[in-house]
Amino acid sequence: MITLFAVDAALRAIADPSRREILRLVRTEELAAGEIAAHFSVTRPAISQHLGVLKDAALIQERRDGTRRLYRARPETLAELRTFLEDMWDDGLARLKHSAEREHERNAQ
Amino acid sequence: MITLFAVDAALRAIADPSRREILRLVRTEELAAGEIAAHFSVTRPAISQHLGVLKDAALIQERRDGTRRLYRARPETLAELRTFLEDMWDDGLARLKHSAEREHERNAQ
DNA sequence: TCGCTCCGTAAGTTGACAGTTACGTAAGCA
DNA sequence: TGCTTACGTAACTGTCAACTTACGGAGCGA
Repeated sequence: MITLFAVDAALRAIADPSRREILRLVRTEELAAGEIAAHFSVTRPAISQHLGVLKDAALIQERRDGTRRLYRARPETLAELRTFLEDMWDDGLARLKHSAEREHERNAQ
Repeated sequence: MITLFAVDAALRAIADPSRREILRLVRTEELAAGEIAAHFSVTRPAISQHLGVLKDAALIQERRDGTRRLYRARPETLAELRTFLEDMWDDGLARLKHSAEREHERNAQ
């Protein structure tokens, strides 16, 4: 179960376009801070701060390798975020309706 | 297809807890601006500004009834937001699977 | 140890944003 | 017409967040 605090942090983190782009970059491969910064026009410290925000929101995790710090995404957290948005939006009836439609789609072959 | 601008506006709108609460309030029932403001401790103009942000992000829609302005949620936009997050997160294989299902849905009519 | 690379942190500036009070406007009614 | 209700908008203030430059520290090879 995700806490409300964590949802708030994750949503605020995702609200920034640069941080969304960072997430996209480290989604499939682990990248060093410098490699990530190279994709952006802003300075390296700025990216470092973005990485800190993403890490605090548990959207990425850090691993050290010599002088480098490698980052990769944590899919669990965004999955929890999606669940939160669904729970915020769907009430019991709508969720039933939603599942029913999905079922219908599958049967419509 | 949702534009990148709209996604950005919607994500920034949802990043605020008060606006998320407003969305929750008008999710199932249409409410007047004053009724919405009554649920909060901040002043009515503050809520009016939040309503403006949500309206610009297409997350709610407004209807006038005499001197009152009634608001209700637009589920389509949050649905598109969820799709965007899924597309941002899913790897190539999952995205392929997703597109295939969409294609299938269109053909299934 | 010296020097280089890779990176985070400190400090300061600027702009955006949430909140306030004060005011304006449209609708309905006596 | 005048009064009231139900709003939005303007103007201002304080706070926060996204940058910048400058600096410091950890790791590694010569």
